[in-house]
Amino acid sequence: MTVTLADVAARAQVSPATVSRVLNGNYPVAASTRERVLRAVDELDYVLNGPASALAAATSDLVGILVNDIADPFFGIMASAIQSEIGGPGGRAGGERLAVVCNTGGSPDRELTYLTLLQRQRAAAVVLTGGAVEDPQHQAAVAQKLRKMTQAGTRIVLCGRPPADDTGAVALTFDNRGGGRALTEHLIGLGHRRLGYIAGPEERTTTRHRLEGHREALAAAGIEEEPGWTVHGRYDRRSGYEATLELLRRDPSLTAVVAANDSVALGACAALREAGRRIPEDVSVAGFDDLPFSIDAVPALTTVRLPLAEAGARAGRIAMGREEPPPGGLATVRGELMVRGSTGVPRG
Amino acid sequence: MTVTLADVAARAQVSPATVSRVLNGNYPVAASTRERVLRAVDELDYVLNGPASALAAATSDLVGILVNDIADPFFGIMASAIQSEIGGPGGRAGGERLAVVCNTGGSPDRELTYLTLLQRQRAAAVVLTGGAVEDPQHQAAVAQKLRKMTQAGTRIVLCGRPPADDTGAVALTFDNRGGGRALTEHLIGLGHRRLGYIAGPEERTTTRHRLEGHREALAAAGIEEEPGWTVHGRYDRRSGYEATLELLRRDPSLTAVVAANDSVALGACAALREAGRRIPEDVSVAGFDDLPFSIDAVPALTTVRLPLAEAGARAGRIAMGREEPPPGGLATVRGELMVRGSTGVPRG
DNA sequence: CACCGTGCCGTAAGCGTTTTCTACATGGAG
DNA sequence: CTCCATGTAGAAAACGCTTACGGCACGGTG
Repeated sequence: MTVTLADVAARAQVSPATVSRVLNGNYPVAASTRERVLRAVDELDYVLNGPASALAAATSDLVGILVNDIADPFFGIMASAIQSEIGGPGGRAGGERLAVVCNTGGSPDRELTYLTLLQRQRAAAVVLTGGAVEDPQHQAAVAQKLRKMTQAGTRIVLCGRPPADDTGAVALTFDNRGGGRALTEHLIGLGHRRLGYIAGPEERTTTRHRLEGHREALAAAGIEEEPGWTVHGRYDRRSGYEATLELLRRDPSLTAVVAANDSVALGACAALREAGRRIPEDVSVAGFDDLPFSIDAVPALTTVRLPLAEAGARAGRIAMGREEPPPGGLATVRGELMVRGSTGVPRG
Repeated sequence: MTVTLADVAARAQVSPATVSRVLNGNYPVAASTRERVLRAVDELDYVLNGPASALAAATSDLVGILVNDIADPFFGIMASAIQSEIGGPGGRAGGERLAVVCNTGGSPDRELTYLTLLQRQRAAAVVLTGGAVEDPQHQAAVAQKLRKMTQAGTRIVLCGRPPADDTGAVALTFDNRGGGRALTEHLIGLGHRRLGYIAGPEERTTTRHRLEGHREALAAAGIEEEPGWTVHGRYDRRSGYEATLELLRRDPSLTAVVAANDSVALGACAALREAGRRIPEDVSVAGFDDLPFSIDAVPALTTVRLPLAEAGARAGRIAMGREEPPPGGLATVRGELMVRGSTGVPRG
């Protein structure tokens, strides 16, 4: 039916072993023989049977990248960077590695399922991106799975995710707390005293860290947060829009709104504008991440730039064993405050 | 070393065959036996060896999704919809299917490589999204590969891509031409006579079709396009920014700029604003795709909404054999003109 | 009571590679 | 001229699963 290695061998008048060797290029083969084999491969246009190969070699060319939301450029940018480091030549069987991204949709169950699937496929490595869910039970399940996988020789790296202790996974985490703090300090420095905060989903580490940074800044400035100044939502613009309406209802005197990320900030801008508030004259708005579109907002968004592509590339290289993991298996990646037009001095 | 099916069988006091059967659930097994097996699986926490399974069964649980640019929400939204239809239970071995997205970066070579990799893995299906590259040689190579894969039983569906005749692939194409035409007709209807056009990369089908639609509208209105009114670029905002500057240099009297997509349109807006042109009073701007952020532009972008998620979901279902392919293996999906604030009546 | 269909389950033959071990030349050193 | 290192290639044993085939109980039918 389909052409196999044996067919190629027959045609090239060599043994299957030899064909395998030229394909894998990990064993000396005479140039003339190699050429004969290659020609046969071509003529029959043979394609290696991946599963068979993986079975025999006890490892595959698969590398997984887990993301929370593939439609969100935040993850897209990271995934793209990771993939470009991971893909390309260097796989087994003279081939490329198959770098694939899996969309968990932020669901812990799907995350675990994908991990199992990747484990089942004997993936060579997997990179997990984005914040983790804080449910202890789920975290334990993930940690256990990660431990199993690293023990089985799968390299695991966390990109933009808190470390998972004792699992053998190396982590590149974003300094969300520091970024959140810098943003709010900036606003306080401008003179704001009444700041609304639109947080992400309650159960995510990213959400908590950014919020904690915000509150640290408030505390440091001696500002007491009033109840109702913080609203939880999702990481999309729609959520930002709705949360802002709620914030306005709760306290119309807010002079600044800090958003969980740039998309949320955009939704906030839309809501504020509809409510007749000018930005930044009446209300300042700040985002997080500095995604490409945030510079096109009018006014351009003040935000914290996260080096998504750089971190992703580094994570990819570490996953491929092409770069040393950071000492202790943990590195913190800082963001950079980008001050733009959406924040300004409050009136009065 | 790692626990195998045989270990589970031993522990459950049954034969390997029985274990396989309860795992695959495709053969009657007594309830009591099944439970015993399941318990053993749990106690040993056994994970199936995917490659071995795929080898024996001559097919895998893998489903591939090819995208041109994973960092672009256009693809992210489609991929997300496809993946949510494809993933989930229904795979072999009582498990989920592994739906993975592969980022070609728009490179024909990488596209082919990924196809080969997926073929090698004996993928159950693959969905290709986004426009194709027009190079005849590359198209032939892709067509040949697709043909091979469909013959081998892999279901192939093209989503937002022109059909590939004679390959057995089913296609859901977007009516880019119609959308482009509608957009320009709208502008002409408003009174515009001097329209700049920022096209995508020259070699992509999507680019050509949108441009042809634009020109059809011009021709139908008896407007003769002047040389220099069309600039080619990439599908990102940076490119839109630069192309607009070029357009302005070539012909400052343009009253409208039609962009290849929304990101490009955003870049165009930025350039126009910097050049001191108001939108839409001085220059109207139109985009394409209606990505989420385009409604947040100020003014909101007039554009053509493509039902990305719907088309993706349908493609996913077809790939899974859960929905009948359209008659003739080809369906055209139309866009919808969304008139918003970025287009208006020209001055004078 | 004999017989056969039915429901479960075990046996064993693959599936297509990789890789260890062995074997055969060949050529240079002693 | 002998011997051994070296370079190259073949034989065959895994790798862990699926599944066709056969067999054994069991219970219902003739």
